[in-house]
Amino acid sequence: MPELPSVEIFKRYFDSTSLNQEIESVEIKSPEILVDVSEADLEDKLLGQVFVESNRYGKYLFTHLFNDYFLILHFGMTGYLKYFKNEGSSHIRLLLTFKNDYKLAFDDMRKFGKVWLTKQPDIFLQDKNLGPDALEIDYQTFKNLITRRKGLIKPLLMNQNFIAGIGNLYADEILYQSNIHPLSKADKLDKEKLKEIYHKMRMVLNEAIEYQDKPYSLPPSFLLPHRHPKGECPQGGALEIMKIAGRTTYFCPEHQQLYK
DNA sequence: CCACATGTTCATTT
DNA sequence: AAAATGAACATGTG
Repeated sequence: MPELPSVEIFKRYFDSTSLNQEIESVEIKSPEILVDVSEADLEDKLLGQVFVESNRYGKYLFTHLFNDYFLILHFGMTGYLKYFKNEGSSHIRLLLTFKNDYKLAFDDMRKFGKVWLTKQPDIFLQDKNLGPDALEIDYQTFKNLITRRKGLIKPLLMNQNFIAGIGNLYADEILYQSNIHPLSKADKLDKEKLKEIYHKMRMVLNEAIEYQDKPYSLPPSFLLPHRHPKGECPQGGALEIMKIAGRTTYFCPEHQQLYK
């Protein structure tokens, strides 16, 4: 699930469950997910601490501890957070127990998720070289960035160094809503189209958050509920499936125009 | 057994 | 330098 809308949901979940509570124990169940921090160090910096706030940037969740460290989470393909007292979840990679006996689990079946610990989140962002967050970027910046690119529009939307937050599913949805064929070239889109993508990008991401990031339960006018091999375009006609940049892509050849 | 899956990174080629 | 491609990572499902 973890594109921008999921991570925004995780952030709200984290804020409503895990702030301002002392961390009583730290269990690292899968050390492979730690990047540039040892198990001992992570435990040492988290124990006895409290989280004071969190921030989302693209697909990353920055949790801020009282001691000025940041625990940074990336959810890979299958990661999520779960707060519970008794019943856990099945693929817990990191488990924190708070003083009230509730636990916060970072669960991630496929282990593509990652965890960092740093005092300098700005340097982390610099190293990652992420583009502006997809919901924060203003139109002028969006236009300036996109008009300097020559590649295909879909891989560009998914390129985190260009804009941070959009993944494979929502890229398909944004292009569908904008009536743009995913093989279109970024530099062939006119000003009108750029404006449309920008606004549809915001609409799709906000709507996805609104719907709790359950892409398949979006209203029927969206592509995602129909994004399966038998699915049909909401406006009629068959959907086409192809690989673009190594990722499965659904689109409607009839309603999405190719700019090349 | 095979193909595929909401992501990122690296190597290779164009 | 940018862009395209394919593979790798780990693990589950159909």
